[in-house]
Amino acid sequence: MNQLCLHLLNQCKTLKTVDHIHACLLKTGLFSDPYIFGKLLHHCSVTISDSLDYATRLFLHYPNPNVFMYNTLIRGFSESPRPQNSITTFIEMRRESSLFSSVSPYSFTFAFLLKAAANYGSLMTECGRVDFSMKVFDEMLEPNVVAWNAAVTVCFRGGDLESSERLFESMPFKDSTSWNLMLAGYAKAGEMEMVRKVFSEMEVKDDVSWSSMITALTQNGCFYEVFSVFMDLQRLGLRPNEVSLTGVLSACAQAGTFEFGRVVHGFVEKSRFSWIILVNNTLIDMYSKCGYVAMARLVLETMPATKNIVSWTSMIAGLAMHGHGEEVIQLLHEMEESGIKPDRITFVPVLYACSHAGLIEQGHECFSKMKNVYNIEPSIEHYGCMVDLYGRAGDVRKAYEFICQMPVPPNDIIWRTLLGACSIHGNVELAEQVKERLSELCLTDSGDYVLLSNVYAVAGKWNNVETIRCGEKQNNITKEAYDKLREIMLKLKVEGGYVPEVVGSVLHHVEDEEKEDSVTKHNEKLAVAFGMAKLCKGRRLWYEIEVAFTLSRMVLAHAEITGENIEHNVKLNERKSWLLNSCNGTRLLKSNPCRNVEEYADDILKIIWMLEAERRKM
DNA sequence: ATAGGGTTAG
Repeated sequence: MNQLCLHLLNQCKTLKTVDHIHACLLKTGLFSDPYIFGKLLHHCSVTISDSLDYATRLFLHYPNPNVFMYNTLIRGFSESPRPQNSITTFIEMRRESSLFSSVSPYSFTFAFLLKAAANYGSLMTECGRVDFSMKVFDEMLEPNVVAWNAAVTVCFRGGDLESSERLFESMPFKDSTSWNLMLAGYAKAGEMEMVRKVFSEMEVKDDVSWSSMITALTQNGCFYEVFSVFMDLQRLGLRPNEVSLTGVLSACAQAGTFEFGRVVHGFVEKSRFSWIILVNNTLIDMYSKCGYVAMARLVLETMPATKNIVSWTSMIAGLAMHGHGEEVIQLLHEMEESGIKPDRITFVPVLYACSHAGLIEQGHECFSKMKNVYNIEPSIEHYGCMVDLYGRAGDVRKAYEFICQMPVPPNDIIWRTLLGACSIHGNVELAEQVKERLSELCLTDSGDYVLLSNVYAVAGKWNNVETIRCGEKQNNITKEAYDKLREIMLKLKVEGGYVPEVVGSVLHHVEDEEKEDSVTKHNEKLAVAFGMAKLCKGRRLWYEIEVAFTLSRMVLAHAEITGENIEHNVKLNERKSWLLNSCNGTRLLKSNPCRNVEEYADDILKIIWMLEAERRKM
């Protein structure tokens, strides 16, 4: 009878059927059996959704609930909208449990309380969370390894690295989880030397260890190490799990190593992982960022897993970064029709696409739809897109007014967007104002000088251009890149008759080489130049690998030149994939599967040229 | 007797 009831209970998927079993248990008298009741309570508070109230009522009517029952309810509350109830239940439990046996009930309780504290969010500060959790931990008589691990996690989450280390050292016993969470903790803190140390000192590496290591390296930008660890894993005959695959694909996306990503995709296709949504979503992102937006689309359309908001948003972002504005709008509609509501993240690439494709009306519509239909409060990024929308369309005044009425204070990115618009449309007066605002924020970078000098160049104010150029700080790396750039430009001019044109109207005024020089210093060109200067000459490599490596170098080179953070790198990454995917560019690179670096470099130059031509059209 | 801690995309 016991077994039958338990079996039936396990089959229950809704509150209604559970109620049926409840009645059955009452009739047979099994209801008072603590084991059976515990199972019933667990089912209502953990397994079935929306039945926590029911579980609470059951609990309140049960005389002398045992530790398991308390823990079960605490767990139920920890993942409910009111995690505070976990704490109050715990306080209740502690009052009662003093009567209980010597067995510490807290080893299980602790983990649930930790979850409750973590889900407390805005109601409890980070500090309060740590204090509370550690108080509970200290109360435990003989914490087991799980409790120790949870305590270490608490310290890491509170940002207290030293306490984590201290706890880890004083643990009477460590299991692989203990090591894994140290690795992840160091990774989150950016302590890569410690991450490597922990990984090498681990005696037993389970699949979480491997995937944590891969994730750690990916999150800290050590992409080539990701690939080598991934290959080590396979060399040892181990199977990667979905987290490792996601990490590797994310590294491919960020480093632009399409070649590696494609191999991983092949593996995914032939495995059970193609049913995992996480992996599919990362594939979409990888293909988009590597410039293969059609491949990304193919993944979206053929994935066996059910598409979620991330799948749609990744695809929209992919289309957006390649300038396919109309398709972005269309995909947004498809997404809405499929019953998935776009969120604040979705609208960033949507608005970005509108501004870049010049879809003024649609951009406007989307912005108000976001606010009025979906009740999403615009963030600084959304506002930034709108500034770009007006600015790019030539209405720099409107963009400026828009900034002034924003409910959030404008940051450097907003001002730089406007400065960019001024440089396209040649508004010297406003550009100088904006430059002033940037200086007030103390966030100017070398790119701002380039933009401002472009504004002057557009207006034909060559003396100002010169002043800025001289004031610009140049280190050895930038100098190296500038030298190479000069060489490239010369080559383009001599061999291709290329005249650098940044903006339409300037060109009439471009007369001598010096002036030309000052309007051609765009970051991505500098990065390409730097990457090429560093290329080992005369090597013969398969063209796609070469493309990938060079483009990755561009990202690194860009970071080295400007000392900028990863956000800028990602932006460069987007531009780079756009460059690669530009129809002519792709055809050019694919026309000759094998060539030496010198020839290949020529093609890069041609692509820069085409990129420039695209710019002119905008 | 029942459960718990560690890696996870846009």
